[in-house]
Amino acid sequence: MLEDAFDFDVFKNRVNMSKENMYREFFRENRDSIKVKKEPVVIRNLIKISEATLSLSNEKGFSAMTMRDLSAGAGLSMGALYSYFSNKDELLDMIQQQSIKVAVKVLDDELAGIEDSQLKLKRAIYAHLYLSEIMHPWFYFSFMEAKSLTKQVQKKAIALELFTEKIFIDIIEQGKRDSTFRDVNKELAAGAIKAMLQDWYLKRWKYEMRHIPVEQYAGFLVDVTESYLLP
Amino acid sequence: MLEDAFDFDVFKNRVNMSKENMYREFFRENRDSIKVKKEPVVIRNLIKISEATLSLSNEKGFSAMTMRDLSAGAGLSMGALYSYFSNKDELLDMIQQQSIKVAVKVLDDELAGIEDSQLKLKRAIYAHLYLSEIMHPWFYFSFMEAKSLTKQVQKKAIALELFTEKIFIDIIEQGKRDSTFRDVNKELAAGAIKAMLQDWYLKRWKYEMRHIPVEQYAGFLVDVTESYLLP
DNA sequence: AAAGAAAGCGAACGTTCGCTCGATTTTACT
DNA sequence: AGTAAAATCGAGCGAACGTTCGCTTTCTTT
Repeated sequence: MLEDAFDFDVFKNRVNMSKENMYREFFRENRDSIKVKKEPVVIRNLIKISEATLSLSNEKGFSAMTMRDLSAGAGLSMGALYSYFSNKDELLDMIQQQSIKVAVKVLDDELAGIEDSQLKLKRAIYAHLYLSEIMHPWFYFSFMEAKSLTKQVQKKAIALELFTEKIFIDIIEQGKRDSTFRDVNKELAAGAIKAMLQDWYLKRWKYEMRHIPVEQYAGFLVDVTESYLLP
Repeated sequence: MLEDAFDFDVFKNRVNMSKENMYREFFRENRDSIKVKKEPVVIRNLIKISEATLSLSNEKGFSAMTMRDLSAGAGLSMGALYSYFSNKDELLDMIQQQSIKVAVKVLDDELAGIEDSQLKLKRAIYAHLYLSEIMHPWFYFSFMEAKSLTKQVQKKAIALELFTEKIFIDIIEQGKRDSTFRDVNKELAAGAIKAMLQDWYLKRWKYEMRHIPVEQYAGFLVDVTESYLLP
């Protein structure tokens, strides 16, 4: 099992199961506001709608995407679309919320029960990076459209940013206590790690252009952070 | 002079002069497409239009900003606005182009004639960070609206990203040659530095919340990069 | 102070947007 | 095969959009 910890394909299989659950859970929690009743139909169409929305708005921006674009992209009529959400803003929030749940769950699961600070840091970096690789459209969308979210969902997005940063702050603090790491400003260090992690999904075009696989970038980030944190 | 090299206020004065030139140059290069003839009038209104556009679209996105919003924000009528650009897309490109010229000029000037690799790296980090602090609205706008630009201006934006990264790639290479730095992957290292620099203007709210001044963040980045690059 | 030029104004135009709803098709069950 | 429920359709609605243009105000020159 331990040799699987940093294997991308193993990780991918685990996350893809969570992605399927994502749509199922979303439907069950919003049965009353979704006008279509049958679960398989809802899930099939939620996938079509989400994928078309991500594709269209990651290309030209959510507010530049029209409902007619989406109708064509998802292969559903205007009327059918509005059976799954009640207006465009609600659609935006819906997509945003999907990724938050998966991200929190996957990261929590991935880091539970690791005691060694240095190993935990490495695991956290790999988990973040692999997750953003698999859920790239969601992560990119969340970042770019954050300002257009409703106030309450915007708060959730900020909470997620601070939550993932907190993971690194805590690891660094623990490492400081057990003398694995040097005495550094933990907020700044955690923020820098997050910045480098985010670069992977914000500038995918650059890393693709240079043929850098995700495992190499992960290894590089571990090197950089360890060279700063280790005594 | 040398003690001024890392002084924010000294830097700010130099750049603000360039900003003024920015509008003047823009007008002189676009005399034919701008319907208003008198330079002082044009510059006064270009400033009003640019600032209102940056403020409005950094808050809710350029394509969500209406021309009526802009008219109110800039204090000019709809008709007057269209004396300075011929359509909304041209306005977008105009704002984008402004910052590119200033950025390239300032960075070139700032790094000319420095020989020592370690000092040059430090200077480059400070210059980038100070520049993004002063031109924050432009940098944030450029990043968030990049996908909405016309193809030709989009190419210029990508060129700027690669140009600023190239600055760091070259410094790292030079440092490797003269044995100041270790033998690292220079593209990845330069990319990581850029990512941390960009975090400063992409997450201003976070650093403001934590009362981190730009000088402290700059010092921190120099520490991180040197601990990775120095032997 | 008058006159001509420059700049600014904002109602109005045609188009496109988000969204609705009665009609139609598909599905599930007898 | 028949039928009722579920799901989908897409033309049509009013509102809002980007853009224009004839008119008014402001500035410059004499």
